Amino acid sequence: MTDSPPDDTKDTGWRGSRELWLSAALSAFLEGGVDAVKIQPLASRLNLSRTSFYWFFENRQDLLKALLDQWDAQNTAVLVEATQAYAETPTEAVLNVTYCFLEQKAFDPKLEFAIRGWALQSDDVMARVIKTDEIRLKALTALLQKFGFDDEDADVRARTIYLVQIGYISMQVREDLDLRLSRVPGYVRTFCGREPSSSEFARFKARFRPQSD
Amino acid sequence: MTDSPPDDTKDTGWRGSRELWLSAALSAFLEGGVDAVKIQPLASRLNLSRTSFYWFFENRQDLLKALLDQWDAQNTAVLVEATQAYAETPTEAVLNVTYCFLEQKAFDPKLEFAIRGWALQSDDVMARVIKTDEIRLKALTALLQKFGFDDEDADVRARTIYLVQIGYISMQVREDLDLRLSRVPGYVRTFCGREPSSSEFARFKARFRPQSD
DNA sequence: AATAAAATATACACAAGTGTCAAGTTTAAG
DNA sequence: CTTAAACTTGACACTTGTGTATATTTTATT
Repeated sequence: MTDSPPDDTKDTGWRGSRELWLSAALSAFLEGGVDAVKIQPLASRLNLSRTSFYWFFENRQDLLKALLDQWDAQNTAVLVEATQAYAETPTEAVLNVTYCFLEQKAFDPKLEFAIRGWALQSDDVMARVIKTDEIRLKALTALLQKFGFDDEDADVRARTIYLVQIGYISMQVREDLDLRLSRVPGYVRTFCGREPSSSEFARFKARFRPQSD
Repeated sequence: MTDSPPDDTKDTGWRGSRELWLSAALSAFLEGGVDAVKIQPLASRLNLSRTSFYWFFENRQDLLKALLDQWDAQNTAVLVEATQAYAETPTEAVLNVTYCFLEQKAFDPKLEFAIRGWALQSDDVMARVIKTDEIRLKALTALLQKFGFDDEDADVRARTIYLVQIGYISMQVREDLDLRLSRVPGYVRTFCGREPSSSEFARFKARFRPQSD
């Protein structure tokens, strides 16, 4: 009578791991912010003893640090790479950046937002967020300068591109991909003064459809 | 000198009030989000008994509702009014809106951000935020249409204006006014395709320097 | 001064969270 | 089969928060 049929895992072996706790923490973080990352509820969700957590992490603070590190490693790298991708025209370059914003897996909006909410409460986190924003803005500014925008213009336009994205994140807009794609040429025109060519836009759209058509 | 605020020196009289608790709650909310709005800490900060709170509010939920109502009443009205202010050109109109964003007292960025963090945790709040964003975007779109932008163009540009502002809020940028003002012509050009005239910009800047006294 | 309303405080009951410790299991290696 | 390391657990001690019930104090009114 003791062992009930296992819901999702086999009975043998360890059920927990650092990664498991971390991923549970991440999903709680995305859903409800830092204050939703609590060991007791995570344990319930994982069907593990609360205290088992302490084998993998020193304490709650240690877990939160791991979350922050993961964000820092992932999201910024994706954006910086996008600014350095091959492009022949400013519009193509902006489309490269736009792709990385729209492609969910790369630059995770929910994570970005949750991190910024956290920064509100923690000076340490805020310091890292500020530093990260600077790095990203610098990458965007450099991109625009490369395509001939003068320094001041490149600065304002880089900010516009980045802030619109951060704004989308904060508004938590849930538009479907098609609607959002339809607005892209308009945004590109606003961002860099002219629309992408039809072939550039076609190539851009094709990136969202892995195989065919 | 005017009469100084009671602080805690004046022992006579009632020390608490609905407004006092609400304003303390607001400042806690701005600093640390919803989860920082806790009755016990507020009481400590106010040097009042925790339970005294319950004379003015039914419970914590009641206090939070009051916060949300206050936001709803204030911030949106300011923006909508700004879109209806007198303007002869699109650039002047955009400057009117920009003014309401930059003038701290009107459209409070920290409050906006904290509300959005709260929405993450609460479906009710999220529903109201979404509704509010729609109202604001509609007001901006109408403004641009009035000045001859076609529907689709007005939509994208309205979003850009609004999202840049929301982005600024989320990034928690703390630039001084002069730096931010210096970027305004660049933003206006990006937003509506041409720069404000020098007299428009001069009038805009003058609004930040109240006539001498 | 007596009194009722307005505001504050004390005491209690309870819930949810953190973290430590000692004692168990489970697994792989010798 | 033993054993040691890798995990898991329950019991304990503690903290911080909510909300109710019951005084107690303060103020304005009669």
